[in-house]
Amino acid sequence: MTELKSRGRHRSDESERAILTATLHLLKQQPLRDITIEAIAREAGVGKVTIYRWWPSKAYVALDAFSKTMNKTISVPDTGNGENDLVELLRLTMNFYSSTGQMFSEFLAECKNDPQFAIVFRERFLKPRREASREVLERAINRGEIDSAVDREVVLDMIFGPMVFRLMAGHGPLNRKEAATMISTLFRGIENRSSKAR
Amino acid sequence: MTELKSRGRHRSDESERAILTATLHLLKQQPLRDITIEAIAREAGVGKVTIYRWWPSKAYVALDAFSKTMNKTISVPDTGNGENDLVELLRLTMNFYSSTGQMFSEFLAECKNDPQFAIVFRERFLKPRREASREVLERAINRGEIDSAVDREVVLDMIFGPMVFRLMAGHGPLNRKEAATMISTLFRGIENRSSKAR
Amino acid sequence: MTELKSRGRHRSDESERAILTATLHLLKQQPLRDITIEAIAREAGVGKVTIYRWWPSKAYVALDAFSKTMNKTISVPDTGNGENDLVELLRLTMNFYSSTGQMFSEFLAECKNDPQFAIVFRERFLKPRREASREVLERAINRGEIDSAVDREVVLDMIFGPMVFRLMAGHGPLNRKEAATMISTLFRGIENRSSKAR
Amino acid sequence: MTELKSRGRHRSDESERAILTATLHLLKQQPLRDITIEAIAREAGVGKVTIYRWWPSKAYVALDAFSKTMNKTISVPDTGNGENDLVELLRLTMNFYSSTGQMFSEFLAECKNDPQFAIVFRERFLKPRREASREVLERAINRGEIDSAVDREVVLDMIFGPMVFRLMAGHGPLNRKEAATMISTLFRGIENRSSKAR
DNA sequence: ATGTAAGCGAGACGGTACGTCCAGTCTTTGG
DNA sequence: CCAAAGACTGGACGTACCGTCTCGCTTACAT
Repeated sequence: MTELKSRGRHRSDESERAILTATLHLLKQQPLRDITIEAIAREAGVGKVTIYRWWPSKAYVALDAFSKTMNKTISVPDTGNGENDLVELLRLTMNFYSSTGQMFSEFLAECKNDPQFAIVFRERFLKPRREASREVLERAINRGEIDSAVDREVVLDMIFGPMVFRLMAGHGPLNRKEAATMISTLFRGIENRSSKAR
Repeated sequence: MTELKSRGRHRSDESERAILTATLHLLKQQPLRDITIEAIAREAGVGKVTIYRWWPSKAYVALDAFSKTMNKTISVPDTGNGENDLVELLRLTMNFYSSTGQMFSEFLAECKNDPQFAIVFRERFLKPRREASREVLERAINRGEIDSAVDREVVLDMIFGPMVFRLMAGHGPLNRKEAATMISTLFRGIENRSSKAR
Repeated sequence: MTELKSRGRHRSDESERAILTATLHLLKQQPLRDITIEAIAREAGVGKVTIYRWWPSKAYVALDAFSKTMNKTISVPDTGNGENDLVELLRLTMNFYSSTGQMFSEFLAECKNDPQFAIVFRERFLKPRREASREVLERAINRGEIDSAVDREVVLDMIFGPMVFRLMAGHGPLNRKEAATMISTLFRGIENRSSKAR
Repeated sequence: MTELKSRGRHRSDESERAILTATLHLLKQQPLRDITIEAIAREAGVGKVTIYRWWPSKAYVALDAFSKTMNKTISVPDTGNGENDLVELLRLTMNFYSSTGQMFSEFLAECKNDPQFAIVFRERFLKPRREASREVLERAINRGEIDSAVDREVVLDMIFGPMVFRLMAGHGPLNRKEAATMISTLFRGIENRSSKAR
């Protein structure tokens, strides 16, 4: 019944905290790609082996470090109007990803290099945010504002996909106005209905 | 009128070709991240300096190498129906990016690490494809199939953004059916119009 | 009182031995100038960094490697006759330096390029041999064979200087007969005493 | 009999001068070992090939450059007293070699690496100075100051050898006083004659 | 006078080594 | 038994020169 503690020294919470803090600190100064395990260990005052023991690669460390920040920033708008909610949600997400610099893009890039990381990233990072967004969507559907026949997954990607694209390629702006245009376009569609009336 | 040739030995076309070929060959075996300048030089039978002389980083080499392939694959559908054209365009693009593995994602990631590369990438890689897509869009607008008031840039990103997102995060499928759903959703919009009729 | 052992892994004796052995091996085949740190590392099966960590330049490595050989070859003649002793000492030294090829000359050249190395070289290489020679000299002085008023340092350089000069410029032979002539000339002097007697 | 002039453009005196001047200039700042053909070409505003065409290695260039300086500095003392002459000659030589920094030592070192250079160096550099010294020596012999039976070559090396040794290893001073002691020791010898009288 | 042969500067080329950095592993001391 | 410290092999980095090889251009002899 008593949880048997293993012999010897146990995992040091202090070290873990130091590593994540150091990683966050370094991420503020340079892209993940330019950060090295050695630099993290040095900054954290920790042996390299301690990092290798608990994380498979620096991307996982960065994800852990980033998660600590992120969880505090999740917020789901609920104004009673679906379109408003989605615009607001998109705007908040834009702000968050833009402010955290290239982190999001770098995680996405890492997904392609390390399929195992991709799984963890989707589960730990994308899924919670997607669930929150799905909730907003579902609310609007239930209120009858959105066609209940829509493919939820596709719609979610049509909400965030354009933002992701611009975030990464940097070929277009990301602001409140663009967010509104995107959501509005998504609601109304691009079909020329007036011509059909003819 | 006569182009003044610089003094000294001129750039070796043979070396350039060998470098790009070697790079393409390596890219088929491993992600850009794991390719080294030394490996390219070795494979191409070329001095490292020759690479450094003409390209700022391996990302530029890869982009040049990739461009040679890509230009042969551009194709703009024109079936007479805008929606069909866009579905086909999206499907072709999906195929192309999926088949070239992680290249596209890696270029996007590099954009965040090297803003100078981002400019080149957009100009040389994205722009031509975007122009082709814009053409398809414009044709549909002229035919009266699409509302002429739409924000072209936003629409283009709503066509390709969801694909980009899925391509990178790998959280959803990319196939003909999904392409059709996406374009259909974009045309019709998600708004519940029947409820409004009430 | 107890020597405090530093933390972490200690210097690998095995690597050190491998490096010095490899260096000696290479020195038998080519002049120090043509030897590279990379070649030593390769031959020793050792990382370059391990060499850089413990030696400032390849000259120091070579000196260490050479010292191992040299110490076994020191031998101080003591026949009871000072002139014989010095001839023998000079002959032995000639043989040793000639057989070790250009090593000695290369160390001397390095002294001019790296003053820090010069200090080490004099301390570790020249001093022990000079002390041994000085001993031979002192014995002869005590036996009354050599004028006790002579400048020991100058005499030592007059014993070995001519050999060093020929060794380096190669303009004259270095053998037993020459050694005898040099020492004899040093003992008798070149002054024409018969003429003074007139 | 008539020297046949070759066709085509002739060797450029201007380039040769520029190369030697540049080399001298560089030699004042750093040891020969650290000077590169490229640096000489750059400094002289000359193509590398022009250097390779006329000199086998940078040592030859340096020797040529140095010779231009040296020839102006040869001077043979003739005071009527052999010992004085030799002291003065030794002192002048010390000054000259000390002032030209490590050049002399570097040439000596190069002799060991390049036997062909050794021949040229002895012929062009050492021989003229040795002839001049031999002349001084011969004069003193003819005047009856020096024993005519001495081995001229050995004596010449006993005059300059100690200086060469100290010059290279830097283990002792080189000044007027030391020069006098060396020559005096050479004249008188080190044998304890008073003890022999007993 | 004119062709042609060499020399020239510039500078790109394939290489080799530099000295540094990091990856990932291994070894030692110490809590 | 784990953590830090830190040395280890291995390999790529980006740079500097090597000696060679075109280039376009400039002499200057030989025809």
